[in-house]
Amino acid sequence: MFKPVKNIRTFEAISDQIRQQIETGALRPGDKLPSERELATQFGASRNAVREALRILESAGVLELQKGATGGAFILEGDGSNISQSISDMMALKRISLRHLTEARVELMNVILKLACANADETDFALIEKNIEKTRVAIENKERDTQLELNAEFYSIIAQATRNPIYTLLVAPISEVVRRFVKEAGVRATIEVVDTREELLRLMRARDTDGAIALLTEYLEITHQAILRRSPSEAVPATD
Amino acid sequence: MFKPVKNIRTFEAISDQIRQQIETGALRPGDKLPSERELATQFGASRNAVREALRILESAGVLELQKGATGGAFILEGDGSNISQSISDMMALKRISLRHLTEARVELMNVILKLACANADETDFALIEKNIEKTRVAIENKERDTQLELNAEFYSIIAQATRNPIYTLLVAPISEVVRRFVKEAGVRATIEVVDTREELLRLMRARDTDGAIALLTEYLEITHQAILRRSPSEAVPATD
DNA sequence: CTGTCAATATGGTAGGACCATTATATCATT
DNA sequence: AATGATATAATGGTCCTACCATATTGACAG
Repeated sequence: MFKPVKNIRTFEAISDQIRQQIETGALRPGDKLPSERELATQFGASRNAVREALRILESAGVLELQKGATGGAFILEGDGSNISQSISDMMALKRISLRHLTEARVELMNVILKLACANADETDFALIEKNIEKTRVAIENKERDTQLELNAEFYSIIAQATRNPIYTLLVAPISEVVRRFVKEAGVRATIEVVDTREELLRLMRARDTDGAIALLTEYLEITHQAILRRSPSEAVPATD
Repeated sequence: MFKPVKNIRTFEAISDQIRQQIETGALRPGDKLPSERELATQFGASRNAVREALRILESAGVLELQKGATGGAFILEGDGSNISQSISDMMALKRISLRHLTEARVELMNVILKLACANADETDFALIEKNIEKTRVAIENKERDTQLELNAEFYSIIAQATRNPIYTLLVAPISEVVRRFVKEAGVRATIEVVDTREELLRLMRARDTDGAIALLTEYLEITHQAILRRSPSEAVPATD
């Protein structure tokens, strides 16, 4: 048995070292790394290689790059928003169909609602209430982009009420893909959306898990049909 | 109301354009992009900027870079394995704990098992059977890496039986992260794993959804405890 | 037919130069 | 003394050129 010939690229070695420093706790959120030029000399590499390493970590949401005299690379808290981008990428590559999306969305929201009903407190409910109110205004003023933003936020708030950040990570990209479908199909939100969500909030406050699940499942199916009616071609993957 | 001053970086503009081509289907898995030098001229940017854009997409698992005369950037299928790196990053930054991971894993597998029990056919069962048999051999021969590979494959097969690629996408990174925990903690697989999986397969063949869910849930919890026993420090977030 | 070697195209690395931005220090004006 | 303009310096962002390592291809000698 032979070992694979080592052929690690320079920027990988650099990003790995930085990642390791974070794992061991030597680097913590808020810490600032030396400047690119300084790192280049420390690693004995070119500034180019250092930059590519930093670029990877930045796109991974591990750190943030700031310009200017007091700028540099700062370790972030990491809210996981980059994972959404990754999942979104994968969905784009898989050419996910709307049917697949709705199916997974329903199942995922069932789980989330169950946990949210169990763990949510008044703080979460207040956030949802506020979101619904802003959604009402956006719909009345026909501000579609704002409404789509609030839409994603709505599900995000519920996901956060589960007290498990992983669900927030999973919901975001799905909302993003749904948003694309909705936008492309030109589906307009009606004021009934607000009514449904108020009813959902009421059920959650009453800890009526089954009722909440039934309501949301029905609503998601209606959304699915609405998109399908407007652009049936988009909903079917070209190949499968 | 003023518009935000545009300050998009060059490499971001490039990676966004490439991402868009993938979303619209203009670029599909297997396609090859022009060379870095060629892209640089097409985008009217430096090769440096192009490289940073490609680096981002590579670390996101969207494409692969190959050296040599017939090398270049090839669009990948996207199996979601890169997402595990993101999750690992977030765990290193203490945003996600092993408890969160196991919890989500259990819920996710419950959904998947439900759908798999409903949709799986004999082809899927045969694949599972084959996987279990190879796992038995790997455990008997103490081939740990092989066994961990088969472990991830096991859950992947079940996910594919749902007939919804989204679940396959979500399972892969979670399996990968669990694999790292298992490896680091030095947890050894016993032959009982095989027994459990054979029992699970039997329940799935009998379409006993509830039974399958109960069995797997218990098994995943046992795995969680095993990891926790071996490396408790890794599993407990410092702050929460 | 076969193996060897040169040519070539590609990604990877290096180093230097300059620009745009940001914060700080300095100085002139009131 | 307070204020505002101005120079200064440090940093990330971009560009350019050159060269290296690798992998494929094709020509050529055996």
